[in-house]
This record gives sequence, structure tokens and C-alpha cells, in this order.
Amino acid sequence: MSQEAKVGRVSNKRGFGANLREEILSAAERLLAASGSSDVVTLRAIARETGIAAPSVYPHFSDRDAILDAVVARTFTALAEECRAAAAASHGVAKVEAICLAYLAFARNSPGQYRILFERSPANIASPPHQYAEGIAAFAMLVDALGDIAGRDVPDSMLEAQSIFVALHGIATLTVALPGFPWADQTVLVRTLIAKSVGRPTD
Amino acid sequence: MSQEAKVGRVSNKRGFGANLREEILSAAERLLAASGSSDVVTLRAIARETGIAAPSVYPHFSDRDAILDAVVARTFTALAEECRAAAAASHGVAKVEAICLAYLAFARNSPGQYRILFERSPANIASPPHQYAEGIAAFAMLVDALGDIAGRDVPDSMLEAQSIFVALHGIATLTVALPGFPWADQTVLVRTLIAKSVGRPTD
DNA sequence: TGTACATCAGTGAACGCGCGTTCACTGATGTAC
DNA sequence: TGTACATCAGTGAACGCGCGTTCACTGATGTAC
Repeated sequence: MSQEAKVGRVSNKRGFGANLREEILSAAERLLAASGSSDVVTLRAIARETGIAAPSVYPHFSDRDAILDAVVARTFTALAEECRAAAAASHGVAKVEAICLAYLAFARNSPGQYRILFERSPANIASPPHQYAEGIAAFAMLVDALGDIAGRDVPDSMLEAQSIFVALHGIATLTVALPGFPWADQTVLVRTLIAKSVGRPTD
Repeated sequence: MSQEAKVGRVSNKRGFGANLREEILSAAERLLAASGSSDVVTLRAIARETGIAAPSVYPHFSDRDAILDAVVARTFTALAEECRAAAAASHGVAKVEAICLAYLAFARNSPGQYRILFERSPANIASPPHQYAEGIAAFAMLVDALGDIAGRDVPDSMLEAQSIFVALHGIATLTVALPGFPWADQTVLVRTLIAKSVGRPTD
């Protein structure tokens, strides 16, 4: 796409240097979207895509890792936002289904970004880094939605949410990794998962 | 571990040069086990770990990729073997549970090897490369075991197997990626998944 | 039995590459006097 | 109003590194005569 600094880019005006931070993150996301792999998203590739020299990254990020951490935070925020919107539009079992489908749609539409979410495992076990906050919020939506379903005999929402979460992540990653596999329709898979959890058909 | 060629290694005897192929694969597996990431498993790192000079790899593998492909094939074989042994030891629902637990145990004990299985996605969609053969066999065990359970009303073993497979993969990868998450016991998770599929408790 | 020779198993040096990061810098723009 | 100066946004060249891969080679071992 770009081989040297991007032609035509002009410096930010005085006082707007911080804008470059956003440009860098957008460039990183474009590279992730195009490649689907974080190996390709090197500091130099990001700089090329942004249209700047490599050292110009450093006033905004301490190192390459900090860029990817920021992308993870933004991606979790976007994912949670999609889930939140889906959750707001429905109730009961349909709400659970909507959250699941929103999650899968995000992963399907942004496979590169989705992939790095769980690729860079947090070093400190006990307290998750701040960039995970919105991811945790998304999971909590699922727990809440499951807890809100009335008239059920198995109230362990945490266990149910975990079994749905792992399945969603499995679908999100395996359908990319094994595109030739005879996958069932994602909506069918999701309904199967939920029907299991909830103990009755979803429609 | 080793900085130059491993001290004390002696050349294979005449006629036994092919042994080096196995030594190289074992070294690659040791590196995967130690690091948990395939980035670290470079051709040069493998050569160092094997105790040979980097160019000595080429009579046995056409390039770095061919080494990792071979490791994938061996790992699928080992995984399928564990599943087969577990399947042979039981029947009915217990057989499904045994396969699932064997799968998770393998992933838990060999996270580095497990990880590369689905990391290098096959380019040709239609016909899977040979190294996936034993992986497909393991999946077929799950389909068969589900189909063999008597007295059930939902006979779609393929869909059930897929929903269990994605969940197993999700558990295998997410427990590594998010060790700080309050994961339920894996046996409990598996029983939840199966109970859902089969429609009744597993014990 | 000796010896020339082919083959085998593996090596050392070198290549070009892209990487992350550092350093001293440049040119434009706003500001104090 | 002019001008010296500080600050801002970003650059070009260079560094050391490890990588995959190539090349011509070396030393040991078996074999034909």
C-alpha cells in the first residue's frame, strides 16, 4: 500500500500533535484488518501506514507493545458497545441470543482485531490490566442476561455464561482457522448453545 | 539453554542421517513446550536446541514452515491417540465425557503444541492438508460417541459435536490466555456442555 | 591386504533483510518584548 | 510593528540484532578393485 512515508501527509497544526496518537491506532487497526495477524503489525509497518517516520511514534507510545495494548483496549470497547446495543434491544432468552450473535458478528467482521484480544495474555494474574475492563463488562452482560431469564431451575448464571463464552470464542477462532470445515450456521450453533443452557428451545 | 551447538553431540552414523529429522522435531516440540509461542520457534532456535548448525536442517526439511507442519501432524496424532484411548475405556455418555476430558488434558499438558494446531490455517479450503487427518479423526470420534448414545430425541450428532468442539477449543485456549479468570473446574464445564447436548445429567 | 574414490553427515562464513530503538537534527509556528 | 527566541511536530541516518537461506567446504566412513 505505502512504501515510503505516505504522500501528501501534512504535520498536525501546533497544539494538535496528540491527533497523531489516533492516526497511529487507526493505522494499526487497518493493518490488523488487512492481515489478520499481529506479526505483520510491526512498529515500522504502522509508521508506514500512518505516513510518518518510525521514530515519530515514540512521543505517543513508549514502545511497540504499548500500541498493541491500546488497540486491545479500543477493540474491547467496540466489542462491548456492540453487545450492549444488542442487549438493549431485547429481553429474556432473545437477549442472550442477541448478545451472542453480536459477539460473533464483531469477530466475523473484524477478525484481525478480535484475534489479538486474547493473544497477548496478561502477565499479572490477579488484577486484569485496564484494557480488559470493557471485555469484562461484556461478559457481565451475558451473566446478567442469563440471570434475568425467568422460570428456570438452574440458576448458576456464572457457569452458564462461561460455557457460552468459551463456545463463542471457539466459534470465532475456529471458523477463521478452519474455513473448510463444514460449519453449521452460526445462528443455529448459538441457538443450540442457548437451548442447552436454558433447558428449552429459544423460539 | 544452548548458546552454540550443543556440546557433546556426535554425528549420526552413516546410514542413520535420517534420525536427525526426529531430533529436529523433538527440539521444536521442546521449544514449543517451553515457550508456549510459535514465534520463538525459529529455524535457528530449533537448530541450536538440536545441537546442529542451522543449514543442517535443510537436507531434512525444505524450510522452516515444513518443520512446523510436521510438528502439527505429530501433535494431532498424539492428541487423537489420547482421545482414542479415552474412548476405548468407556461407553455411552461417559465415553463422550472421557473424550472431552482427554482433549482438555492434552491441551493443558502441552499448551505450546496445542496452540499451533489451529494457528497456521490451511490455505486450500476444500481438501485439508494431510497433517490434519488425525485431527479430523479425533472429531469423528466425538461424532460417533454422540451418535451411539441410546434413547435420545435429538439425533443431530454433527451439530452437537460442533458445539462441544468449539467449547473445548475455547476452554483450551482461554484458560491459557486468561489465567486470572475465575474459571469453573474443567470437569464441571465439560459435564455442563454434555448435559446440555444430551439433555440429561451425566451421572 | 592396501588404496583410491564416492558418498554421507554435517559445518562455517556470508548474504540481504526488516526489525526496534537512539540520536542529533530541522523547519514551522506561536510569543514576549 | 518588527524581531529574537522558545517550543512544537516530526525527520534522517545509524546502531546492533536475529532471522532464513545460500554456498562451497570438510572430515569420517564405507566400497570397488
